[in-house]
Amino acid sequence: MRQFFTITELTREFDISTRTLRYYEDEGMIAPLRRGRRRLYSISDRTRLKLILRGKRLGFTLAEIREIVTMYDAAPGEAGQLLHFLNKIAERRADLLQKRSDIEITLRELEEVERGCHERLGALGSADVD
Amino acid sequence: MRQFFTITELTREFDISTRTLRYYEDEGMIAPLRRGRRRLYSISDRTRLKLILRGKRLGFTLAEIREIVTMYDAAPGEAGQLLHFLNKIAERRADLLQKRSDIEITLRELEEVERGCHERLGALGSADVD
DNA sequence: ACATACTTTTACGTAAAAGTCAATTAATAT
DNA sequence: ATATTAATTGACTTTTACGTAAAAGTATGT
Repeated sequence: MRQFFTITELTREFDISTRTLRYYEDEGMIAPLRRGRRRLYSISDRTRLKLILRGKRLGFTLAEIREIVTMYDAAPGEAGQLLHFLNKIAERRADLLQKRSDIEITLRELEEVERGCHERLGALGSADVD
Repeated sequence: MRQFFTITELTREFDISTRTLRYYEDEGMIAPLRRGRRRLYSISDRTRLKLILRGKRLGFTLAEIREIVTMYDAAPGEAGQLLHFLNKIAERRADLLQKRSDIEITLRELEEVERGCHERLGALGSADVD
């Protein structure tokens, strides 16, 4: 894998706009290097971006995502901070578990609806099947 | 369980504002009865609301939620529509499966971060444990 | 040197999902 | 009867997460 990526390479790979990438930078989510004025995204920038997009898919706000992403690269050194950190983690986990349970329920409900559809289709189809 | 709920009862139960409930009504997501000008929410209104809030927690937009919620109470009668319907369901399911996988990954990552925190805490704590 | 294709910054616009405020109206308590 | 409380409508505002357009810089091929 390459060392660096241009902005358009990333926009293509992840199907987002340059505006989005620059916005994330403005918001302090990613800080690519520059060659002259051009942005150069490192592999770890790319990884951060993946994290951000995953967060988005899960419906987290950028502020929430910032918190999560920040956790990954900076575990603080002081005990009090570490405890605070662990609390944040617990919060996020609770959030994720809630989401997961919501998903399970919804999947089951969709299955039911789907079964209903198939039954109806069957009833209709029995009139003229090949 | 009671037959009807007032708007404030629902705002309290679900920790949302009256503005939100009225907004959902404007958007055609819920249609409570009226006694005079006052809204009376039925049990099924309340159920719809739960569905909406679940959708929100999962990061779906109101438009997407409307699609989902609509599926629950109206399976169409015509074959073509039923197939179209099944497609919608498949889309939603794909979305949910993606989300679920994102969640699993994130949960595991959080666990790692947490382990790291505990290790550090342990290292600090060994200086002066009770 | 020149066209072409990217890229950058700056600035303003916008859609979704509410929040907030004001003016009324209706219901209830005293 | 009146004060208080709750609910309604309507208008305006705010926040988030970008979109879009303008104007100018930079790299590349020919």
